Amino acid sequence: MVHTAPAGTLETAGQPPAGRSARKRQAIVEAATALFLEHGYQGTSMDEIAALAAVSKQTVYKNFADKQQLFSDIVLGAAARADAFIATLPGALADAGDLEAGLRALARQYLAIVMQPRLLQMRRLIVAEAGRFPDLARAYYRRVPEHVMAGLAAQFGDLASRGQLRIADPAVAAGQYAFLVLGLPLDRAMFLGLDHDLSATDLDRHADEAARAFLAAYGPR
Amino acid sequence: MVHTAPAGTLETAGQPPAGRSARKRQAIVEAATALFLEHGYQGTSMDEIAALAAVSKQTVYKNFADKQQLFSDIVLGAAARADAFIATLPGALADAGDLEAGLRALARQYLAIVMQPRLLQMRRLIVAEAGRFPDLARAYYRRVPEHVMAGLAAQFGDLASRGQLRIADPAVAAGQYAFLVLGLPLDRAMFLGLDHDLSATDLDRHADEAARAFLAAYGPR
Amino acid sequence: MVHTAPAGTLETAGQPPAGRSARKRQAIVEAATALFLEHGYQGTSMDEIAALAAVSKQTVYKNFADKQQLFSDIVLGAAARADAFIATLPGALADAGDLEAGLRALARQYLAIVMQPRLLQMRRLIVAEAGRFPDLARAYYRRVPEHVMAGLAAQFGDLASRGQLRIADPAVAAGQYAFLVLGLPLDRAMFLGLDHDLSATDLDRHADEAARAFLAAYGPR
Amino acid sequence: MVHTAPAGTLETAGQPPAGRSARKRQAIVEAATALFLEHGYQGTSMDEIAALAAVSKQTVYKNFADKQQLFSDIVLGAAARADAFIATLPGALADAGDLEAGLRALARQYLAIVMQPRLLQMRRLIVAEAGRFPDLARAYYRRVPEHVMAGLAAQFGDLASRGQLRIADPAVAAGQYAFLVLGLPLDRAMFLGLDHDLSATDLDRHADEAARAFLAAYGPR
DNA sequence: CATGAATGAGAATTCATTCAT
DNA sequence: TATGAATGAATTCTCATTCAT
Repeated sequence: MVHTAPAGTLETAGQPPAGRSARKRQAIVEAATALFLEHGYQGTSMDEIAALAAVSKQTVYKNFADKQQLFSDIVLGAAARADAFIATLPGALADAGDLEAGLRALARQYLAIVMQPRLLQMRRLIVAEAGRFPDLARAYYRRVPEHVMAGLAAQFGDLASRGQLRIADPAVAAGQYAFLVLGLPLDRAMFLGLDHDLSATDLDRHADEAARAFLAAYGPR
Repeated sequence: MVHTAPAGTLETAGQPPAGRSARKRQAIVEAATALFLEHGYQGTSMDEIAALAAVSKQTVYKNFADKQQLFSDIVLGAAARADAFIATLPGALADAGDLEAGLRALARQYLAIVMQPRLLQMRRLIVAEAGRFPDLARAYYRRVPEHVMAGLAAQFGDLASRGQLRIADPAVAAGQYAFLVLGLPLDRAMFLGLDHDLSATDLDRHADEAARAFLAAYGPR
Repeated sequence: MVHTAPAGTLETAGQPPAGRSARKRQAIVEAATALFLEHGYQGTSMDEIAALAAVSKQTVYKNFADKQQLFSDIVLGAAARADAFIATLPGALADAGDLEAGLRALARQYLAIVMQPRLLQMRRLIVAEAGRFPDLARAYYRRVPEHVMAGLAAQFGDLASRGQLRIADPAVAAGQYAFLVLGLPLDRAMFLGLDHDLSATDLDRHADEAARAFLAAYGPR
Repeated sequence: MVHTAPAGTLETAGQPPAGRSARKRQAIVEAATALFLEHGYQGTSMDEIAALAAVSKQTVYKNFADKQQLFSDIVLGAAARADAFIATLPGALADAGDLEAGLRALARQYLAIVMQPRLLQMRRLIVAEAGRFPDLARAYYRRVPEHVMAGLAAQFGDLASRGQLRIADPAVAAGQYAFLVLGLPLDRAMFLGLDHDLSATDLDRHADEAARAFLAAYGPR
């Protein structure tokens, strides 16, 4: 979604025409992202974006049809990047030796990723603007949280079929695992902001408790 | 400032202690609530509020110092009303015959309350504006979701001390129960809006699964 | 200009109809005066006046056709009261034993009167609104400062004709005396406000210097 | 923010360092000055200023953060320009042949400068708004009238040390001279406006009388 | 007669977007 | 192509004055 020059492009020294353009576009996206995350959609003006990106307003409008487009591009870009992060998740389960250690490692990593300030702010921003941009919110939800839970469900299905977990409906179990892990800290962060967040060790402890409860419910025996 | 009815007037007991003035104030609150919930804080203008309340802008400003005050009053009023709802919760556990039935009934009722459109929208509104009104968001969080979880923790502590649940930390268990029940539907609703909500039966099924998993993790044996 | 009940009126105990009315009118005048002096004409709203006077806005409008009328009445009332103060001035010259003591006493008293906070604020208010109320400013100027200078001129004329002062044009001498005495402190007060005013002893010293200079210019020999 | 003319452009030396942008800014200042002087701060709207400057409201706000800033800039600019005028004053005393002629010439010039409509209006404006902008009023007072009097005091101190004037405290004498000259006409103008001003010849006569009285009080013998 | 509400407008300020240079 | 200006409307809030109760 974010335009960067194709891999092999040689930028002619002085004034790369495509390269300069792309760099400006990138600057706009970064400036707008920072401002949207901090002040929300309505709280951010195109003037501020242009100023922070150090480009003229025309340049902004040359690159993005209007404010909504710019916002959409940013959110969808964030979704794409979040996808990448998320793709690394299932590894946690596989890498660990035993099941309990795996569920715990997964829980810790999952929580740590979701609680990153950038991702938290983005989630809050999207929720805040879900009334104005319902399609965008839906798209993000499908691509990010729902996608993760689908991945979890697949893993849990595997483990169930191998007899390691006593799970009837892997999708249900995945949802329960996810919110055992994320529910409370996420909710707190949405209401209380990033400042009142739990420390990394608190988060780890919380993840451990979630993994333990999940295993108690679905583990062997 | 608030006009109470003259001594001899018969007013139906509970409701707003109406007088002409109080009725107008009430109309303003209702109009503003509807608009804030639908279009957010910035998306709602004082003009629209006055128009929907069928009241002059002056009357709005006589009753509420400014837009922020009006918003605060509405949110805190909602918190107070939510508190009342919530006070009815613990009954569900006590009324039911056995533990499993109790946890299930509680889960269903809890979820049904939290998923009421009005409450959902209010939650979304507060989260959306938490950046602009951090104190308000904090106050709401303390008065409503945190308050419920404290109630749950108390109940679970009782049950644990009576040997009915094997719970080490009731606060942790309460959080896990709460988000097993609410987590997924709440998150869906925040992103997808009220239109894509699950049906009442879906919600009940979801609550049952949550209760079952909780019991599997913390129940006797 | 200020309506008070005629001297001999007996107020019937409970609810004097005329008396209550007059008292309210007086309250309005006092409230409005305080507010106009502090915040200026445009900076004062009829709402504030009514609130400070503890009467309804209707009562204000029943007593004064509009805001301009109210303002006029207040300023002209102040002019009348200032006149009274000023009438006491010539005595200072007559009472003193010798000429120098008389000029000095007069200077001190003159300056002390004019530098009263209330009078200063009124002067500033009138000057500030002279653009909006030119007739009012003119009327005040005629009735107060010009009136004093006329009185001084008369006195100086007497003294000149009795050979005590060598004055060709008493009007000119009166103006010079007045501004030797008042000019600097008045100008300071207009710009710097009441807080930066000179102390009473500073003012006395200033008055003495003015009297001395005047005598040096116009005294015998 | 201020656009300076590109390198090769010929701009008539002294004036505003014009570019397209600077010319607009200048137009805004001129329009605002005229309106503030005529109708006061509160009596002038930003709309009127933009209209009279033939500029969009946006342009006004791009150049001046808000109405107060615009007002401050204008007043401080006037103070700076008044300073320049004032610097020419001491010359009057030096250029004249004898002392009496010098004091008279100085008085005439001083009075003529201070009674310029522009300066008079500015003084009235500042006094009128001294309640709202106390710092601005103070700054103006320090930079303009107080500054002149300090210059006079210096001159009088010189003359005293050379035995030409019998002055104990030059600062006191300077204040007295200033208000002998300016006091009455200035006060009249503040109350009566520019229309009722004295003619140039009247002013000269008044200045002459002031110089004469001053010399009578402080001159040799 | 007095209180609250309404009116109708106007002020400062901001914004997204589009011309003109 | 990029910069400042313009547009035109919207928003919050305030005010003087007048009805209606």
